[in-house]
Amino acid sequence: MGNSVLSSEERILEAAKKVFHHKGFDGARMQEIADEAGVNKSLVHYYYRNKDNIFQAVFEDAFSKLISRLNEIFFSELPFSAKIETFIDYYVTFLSQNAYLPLFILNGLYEKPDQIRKIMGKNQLSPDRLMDQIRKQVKEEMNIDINPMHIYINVLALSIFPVIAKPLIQTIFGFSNEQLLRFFEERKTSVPEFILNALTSHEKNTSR
Amino acid sequence: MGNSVLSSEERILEAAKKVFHHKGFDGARMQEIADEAGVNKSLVHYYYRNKDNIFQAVFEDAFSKLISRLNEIFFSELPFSAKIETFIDYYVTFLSQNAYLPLFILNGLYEKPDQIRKIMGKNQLSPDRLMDQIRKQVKEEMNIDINPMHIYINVLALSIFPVIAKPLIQTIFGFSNEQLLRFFEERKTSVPEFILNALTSHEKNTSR
DNA sequence: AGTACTTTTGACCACCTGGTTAAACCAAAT
DNA sequence: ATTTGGTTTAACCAGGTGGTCAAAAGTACT
Repeated sequence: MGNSVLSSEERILEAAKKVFHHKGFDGARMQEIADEAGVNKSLVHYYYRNKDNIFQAVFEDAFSKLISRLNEIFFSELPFSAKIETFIDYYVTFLSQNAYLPLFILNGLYEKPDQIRKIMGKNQLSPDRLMDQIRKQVKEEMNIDINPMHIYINVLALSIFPVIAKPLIQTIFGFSNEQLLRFFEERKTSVPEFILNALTSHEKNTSR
Repeated sequence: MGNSVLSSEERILEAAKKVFHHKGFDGARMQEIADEAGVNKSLVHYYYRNKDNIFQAVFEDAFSKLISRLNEIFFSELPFSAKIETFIDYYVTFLSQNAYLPLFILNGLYEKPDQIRKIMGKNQLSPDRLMDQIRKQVKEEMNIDINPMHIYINVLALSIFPVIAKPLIQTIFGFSNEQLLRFFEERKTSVPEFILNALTSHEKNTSR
C-alpha cells in the first residue's frame, strides 16, 4: 500500500473519488476514504472540512472530465460525420474505462441540484452556439432540417446509456465480460452508422 | 394524512416505494418510511423483517413495472415500425410520470447484483426469441441486416436516457419545466422518425 | 536547542441507524 | 367476560456516523 509520490491531500482526493464513484454520497464513509488513502480520518476533515465539501470536489472533477472532451470534439472544425465518429469512438472507450462516472454524475445532479450552476459556469457549455453549429452542419452536409437538440441528446443517449445499463445488458443477453467488451467494440462502428443513417434524407421527412 | 382504504402493510409498501425511489437504498431511512406510512417504525419491521427485504419488494415492483409493457409491445403482432412508434409513445409518457424509476433500477442493479437473476426469472425476458423476431422483422420490412441487439439497446437508450438526464438537459438548455415537457412531447415523434430512418436502407450497408 | 508553523494522530462525542422486545391494543370466537 | 390471535406501539440498544479537539510529530528557520 506504499503510496508513491502523491501528497496526503492528493491521496485523499483520489481515495474519495474511488469511494464516492462506487458508493455514492450516502453510501460513502469518511472512514473508508481515510483508510483508502492510508491516513487518519481527522486528516480528511483537515483538508476538506466536511463530507459535502469533498463530495463537491469529486463531483466537479468527474463532471468536467466527462464534458470537456465532449465540447472539444463538437466545437472542432471537423465535418459532422467525422465528429460523430470521433465522438463515439472516444466516448465508448473512455466510458468503458470509467463506467461508474455517468451514473455517479446523474445521481449527483439529482441529489445536489443547487451546485450544478456553479459547475456549469466553470465548464462553459454555451449550448446556443453549439446548437446553431449542429443545425447548420446537418443542413449543409445531410440536407435535412431537424431540431439539433434532439440530435445532441440522441448522440449522448446512444453513447452513455449502454455504459450505465451494463449490468442490465449483461443479464438480459447473458453476456460474459469478454462478450460485453466485444459488444461495446461493435458499437464504435454500429452507432455512428446508425446516427448518420438516421440523419440522411432519402425522401422528404414525413409530414404530421 | 388520513390514508384511505389501504391496509397498513400496503401503506408501508407505498411509502417505501416513495422513499427508496427518491433517496436510494443508502439514503432511505426506516423511520422516514414509517412516518410516510403513518405508522410506528416497528410495524415496518413486523411486515418486512429488515431493510433489505423491503427494498427488494420495492425493487421487484419497479423492475416488473418497467419491463412488463416493454415485452408486451415487442412481442406483439404489430409491424416493426408500429412497434417502435407504440413503444416510444408509451414509454416517454410512462417515464415522464415515473421519472425516478429508471435511475432507481439502474442503481439497484449495481448495488445488488445478486438478486437480479431471481427477478429475471420471474419476468421472463427470453431475449433469444425477441432478438430473432427483431432481426426477422427488420430484414423483411426494412430490407436491412443488422445486429438486433444494437437496435434493441438503441431503442432503450433513446427512450430512457433523456428521462434520466432530465436535470442535465434542463441545465444545458436552460429549459423551464414547461419547455422540458414540450421537448419530451416532441421526442414522441422525432425519436421514432430517427430510429426508423436509421433502419431504412438507401444504399447497401457498408461492408466490414 | 529553541521557536513557530503546518501536518498528522488518537481519543472523544452527540446523534443517528437498523433492529429487538415486551407489553398494550383490538377484534372475533368461545 | 375471557381467551386467542393478529396488530401496533413505546422503550430500548449496540454499533456506526460525521465531526471536534487538543496533543503529538514533523519541518524549517534562527
